Amino acid sequence: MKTNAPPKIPVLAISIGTVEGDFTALFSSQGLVNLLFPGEKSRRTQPTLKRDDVPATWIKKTTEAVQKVLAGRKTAELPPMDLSLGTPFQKRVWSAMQQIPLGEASSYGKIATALEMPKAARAVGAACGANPIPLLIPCHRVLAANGALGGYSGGLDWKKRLLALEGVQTRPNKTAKTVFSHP
DNA sequence: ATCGTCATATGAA
DNA sequence: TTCATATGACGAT
Repeated sequence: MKTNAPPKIPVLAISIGTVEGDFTALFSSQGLVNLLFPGEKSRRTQPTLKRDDVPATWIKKTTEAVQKVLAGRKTAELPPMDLSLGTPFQKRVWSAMQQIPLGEASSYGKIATALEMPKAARAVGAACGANPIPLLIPCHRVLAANGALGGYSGGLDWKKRLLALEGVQTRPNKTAKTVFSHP
């Protein structure tokens, strides 16, 4: 066979209201599949699940987690996340990102090194861009090696704002190095 | 300091 | 296989 068909999976779309606008959470029967910024639209999913197919606790945990991140506070408990659409490598990167503490920033190269693939910084960046659950999987805490913002699927404005919320200072100039907020 | 170029891993077409 | 990436290191200017 040449290619696999587009892996459209059945989901339920839930709107999550926040002070920053309405996010959209997509749940499969296995957990949270995708989190979309206000105004973003999903693809690769099929809205065929019913409300009864998704436990209310998942929605509650997701809502609380999103709102805590937007408030710059630690997330208490995350909902189950369905990352089955990711490749093994992507799952490892996403897992590593979840270990970055609030208030700190890592880099694509550091994560690559943590995965024992010191040359795979660029691949890590690509995996970050494929992160289906921003905020809860804190890809915004990953900067370039020189402290530059790098990129962000939801837009650099979001990345900058999220980091500021967590007390991570970034310089407007590209020549700057990463600065941490901690004393 | 800024720019161009190359090396390198992964994934989609 | 070819092309595109949310990189990083190096050398020339």
